[in-house]
Amino acid sequence: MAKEAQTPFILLGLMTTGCSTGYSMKQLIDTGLSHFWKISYGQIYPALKKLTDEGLAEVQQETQEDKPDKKVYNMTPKGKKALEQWLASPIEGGLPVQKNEWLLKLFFSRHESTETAIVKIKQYKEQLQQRFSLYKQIEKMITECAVRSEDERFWLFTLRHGLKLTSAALDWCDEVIDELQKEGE
Amino acid sequence: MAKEAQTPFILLGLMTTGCSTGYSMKQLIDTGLSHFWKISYGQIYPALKKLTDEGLAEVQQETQEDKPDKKVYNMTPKGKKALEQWLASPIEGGLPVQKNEWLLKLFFSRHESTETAIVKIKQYKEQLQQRFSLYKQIEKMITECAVRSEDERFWLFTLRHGLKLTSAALDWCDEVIDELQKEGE
DNA sequence: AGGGCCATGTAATAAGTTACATGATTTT
DNA sequence: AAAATCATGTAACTTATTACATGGCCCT
Repeated sequence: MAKEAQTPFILLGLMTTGCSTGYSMKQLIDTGLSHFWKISYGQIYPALKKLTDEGLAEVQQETQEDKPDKKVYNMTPKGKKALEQWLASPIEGGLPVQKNEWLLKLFFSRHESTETAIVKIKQYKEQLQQRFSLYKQIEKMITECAVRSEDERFWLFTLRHGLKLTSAALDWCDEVIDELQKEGE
Repeated sequence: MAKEAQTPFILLGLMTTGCSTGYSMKQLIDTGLSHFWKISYGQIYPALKKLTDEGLAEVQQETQEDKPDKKVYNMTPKGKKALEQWLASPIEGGLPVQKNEWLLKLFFSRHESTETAIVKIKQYKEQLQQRFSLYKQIEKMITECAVRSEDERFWLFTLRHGLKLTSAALDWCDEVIDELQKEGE
């Protein structure tokens, strides 16, 4: 059985949040959904076209005076049904595996010096710190800016997931750096 | 710039741990590296062939009496060099993004009932618990079974990363279930 | 004049999954 | 006799990344 593609449903879902162009959908995914999703234009634009062809969404060309024209997408009743069906459908395939190049290299670290390993973990930590403050910023944006309150709750829930895991990873970095440095003495 | 493929280096790395056939490499990745990597035979066998063609590994057919024949791969000096270079090379592209279908659906949960959302998070929690105990088992295997001690340290480090993050996700589940249930009263 | 943001799209390539194909041996 | 494990491999397909292409507006 082929796993169902999720891209179209994300786009449908975003249409219900007042996000209506391919460009702004990418922007929202890169911020509000960045802790659990990513996407490229190469996926978005063909998917939007397909949704329209299948009658799950409608397009309207909108002329803007100060900015380039844009295509505004809206969900049709058929699209709404599809979204709800997708939400209700069970999640197959178990938990996702996060491929992590830092851990991969640490796994084989006996082929390098302890110092090099420590440097790498410190770099990893830095990246995690950046991510953490980014998430904090996004949290602020969601609570302060224009997000409809029905959505807000759930957006904050998922974001907290990201914050918690990042925080746990940061703890791990400190522990491991500590243990590796102790050895050197 | 195209991102460097990592599959060949994992396979080279595994050759240094006494793991020498495509079949056993897949097994090891599915256990010892499962918290940060996954792979299919469709990637492994072609990659092993390519490594041999490029002179980074050598093959020997080995006849077994009780089991089917197998191909034993060993790293060449050239392969060793490549592995070390890969280890020393900087990690580009920032942190990985873990696509998470559970969070994705929770993100759009205002289109379903609170009860349904709670059920989904409970399912997620169950999966995480299973994962947690699996990691605990693997930890036992690493400490008790035949892993060379130079490798053992680093394998346990990475595994603890998995345990920590899973544990953090479990905490998150409890918190969110709690908050959603409070609302219902 | 140059950089950055807004905006849409395609084509080539890479990466990864799944199903298929084969076949021996061991355990239940 | 069937199921599980050991063992290797390929072909078709899906998914995703990257680079390319275009072009206007705004700000400095």
